[in-house]
Amino acid sequence: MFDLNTLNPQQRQAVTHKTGSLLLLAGAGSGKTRVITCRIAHLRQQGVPAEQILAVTFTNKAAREMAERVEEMVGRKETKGMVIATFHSLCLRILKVHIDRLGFKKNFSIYAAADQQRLIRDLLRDIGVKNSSSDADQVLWRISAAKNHFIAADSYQSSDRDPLTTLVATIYPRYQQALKAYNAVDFDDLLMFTVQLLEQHPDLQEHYCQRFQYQMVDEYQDTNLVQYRLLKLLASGHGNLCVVGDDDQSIYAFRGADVAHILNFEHDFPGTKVIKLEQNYRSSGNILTAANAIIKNNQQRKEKALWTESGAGSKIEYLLCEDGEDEARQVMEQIHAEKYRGKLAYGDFAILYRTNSQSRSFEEQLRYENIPYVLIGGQQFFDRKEIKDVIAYLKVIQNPADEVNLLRILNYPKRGIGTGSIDRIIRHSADKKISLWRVLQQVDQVAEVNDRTAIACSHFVDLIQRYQKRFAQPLRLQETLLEMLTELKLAEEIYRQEKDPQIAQRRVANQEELLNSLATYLERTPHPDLAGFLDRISLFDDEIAGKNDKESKLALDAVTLMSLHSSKGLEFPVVFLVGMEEGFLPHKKSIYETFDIDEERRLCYVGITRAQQQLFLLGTQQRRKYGKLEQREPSRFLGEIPEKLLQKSVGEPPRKATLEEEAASATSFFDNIGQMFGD
DNA sequence: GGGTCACCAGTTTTT
DNA sequence: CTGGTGACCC
Repeated sequence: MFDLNTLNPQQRQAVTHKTGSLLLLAGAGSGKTRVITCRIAHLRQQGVPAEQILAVTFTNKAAREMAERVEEMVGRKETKGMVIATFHSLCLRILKVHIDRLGFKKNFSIYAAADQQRLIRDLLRDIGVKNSSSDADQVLWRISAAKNHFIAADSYQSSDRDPLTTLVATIYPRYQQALKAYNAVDFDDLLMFTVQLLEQHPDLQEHYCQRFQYQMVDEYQDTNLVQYRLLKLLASGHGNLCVVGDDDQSIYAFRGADVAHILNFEHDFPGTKVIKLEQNYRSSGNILTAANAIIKNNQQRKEKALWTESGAGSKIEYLLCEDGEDEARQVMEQIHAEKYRGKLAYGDFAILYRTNSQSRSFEEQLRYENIPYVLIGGQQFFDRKEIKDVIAYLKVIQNPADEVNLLRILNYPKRGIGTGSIDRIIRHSADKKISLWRVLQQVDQVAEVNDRTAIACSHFVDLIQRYQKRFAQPLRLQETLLEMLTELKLAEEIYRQEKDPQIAQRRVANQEELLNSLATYLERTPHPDLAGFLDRISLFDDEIAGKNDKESKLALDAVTLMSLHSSKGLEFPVVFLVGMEEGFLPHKKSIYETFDIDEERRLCYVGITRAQQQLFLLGTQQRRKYGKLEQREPSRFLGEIPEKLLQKSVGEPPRKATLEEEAASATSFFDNIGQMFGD
């Protein structure tokens, strides 16, 4: 239950909007999630059946939170049949039912970055490209960009000017063919294929339009062309589409997101009602004034200004540090001081940076000071080799056509199928146009493979088939996984390979963690099966991923470290926005290559608006980069903040510098500040 | 099959 | 300076 009277007038208007298109321009911290969840609850109370409601988000976390909050409001029973999902999981649901219409089998696999990379690398090697590792990433990147722009493999144009484009034009079609042969799709395919499916099959489009009479989309400013087309397809007819977003927080252009979608929404959906949420419930006045001052320098935007009923609060502190190490030390000092002064916990602090590599100096310092911290991003649980190995087994058991993973495990752990034999098997498979799995099943017919290897292969086939049967029993999933790990002797293999016993132990523990993930999955899934578990893993459901398991999250009081991108949607009492320097924010590439300073400004805006009570901006005068000392300039965005909001201070002068150098650097600093603020 | 060495590249990345 | 990779050699 909820009370409409606890909402402000704009929020109330949005919540009670029933039919037709609605554009909700929701500034940072304006209670956007609350409005969406209340609107869903309200629709239910108005008698809209749960199964007619669809809410789409970008992250699992957002979807989960939304679902939880709706459940709290209307009760679990009332949400049955409602779909609150990410774009990717929505598309996966649709494809699970209809993908046969696109020529795939229903047990298809989802290829994540590692699988894609391996496949691309193999394809590059096939056409004789040497240094395939770095090229693979670039090719993959371009294929992803093409898919986000809805460019299919056969219509990708090669170019005389750019060799990479030519390479992509060659690889992209082969890549799609391989995926199809392996009965696999990648992330971008999930979306692109769903759009194709609905476009080519009007009966399906009709079906889903009817099914989802009331649709809501969060973070609409981040939609790419494919997502946009999907939404248009789903909303056609009734047009009951409510999109929520903030053009000022559009920070995923590099992933194909296009702010134009939110800017043109009123035009795309005539008769759209527009509501702006500008009252901010998160940050103190000075922080909002600074954020507004910065963002108004962007030209292409919907005019809006955040305001708050709370007071001005503390000034924003700008700390100019000597170097990277000094920057980290200053943050520690402030954490100690603020923690004491404000009775805060470690969990109330966040350190935000532009690039993940910036986290290191802070991690070192936090460890040195024994301050607990969590690093968001970076190496993911499922990226670890020992985890990928187990998942490769599960994927092959689910879909033996998946050759990337089949090759990964064929001789791991070692079972006497050497690289030479594998080459011969692959060649045979290619020559005779028989799938690898089939070749392995009838390996005795391959003359080039000796008897001992043939026996090893048939043992392998037998192993996979045995586990296919065992994993088909949903009630025994956990036991079966444990049995498999034991039978494969993966732990022994790890201890044998890894010299450091402590590291080996941790890697084995990671594999055991996968069992916990499976347990979590079993607990919260009505009809669990192996395919479902793999899907959840593939879609990065971090609840299943185990690293966010509830106990550790609640028990751990820790400073958060993350990139500005990952910080969107979150809030912290105290925020340190570090690396406020030209080259980091705005990033060098945006200055010299993409020329999109506005996007960097939005990124800066996102960072600033994460802070509730206190905001620290930090930058350095010099920084070690790739081993070389570099002079740094303060970020241009600092100059866009009204000076009266800022409290500036300079860190320690260089310890080894002479007095003259000290004097010189101090003078130049004040000169710089003077110029920046036009004194 | 495993270990060492030289070479290269280094923005963000919700899924 | 780092981490990751491929080539090469035993």
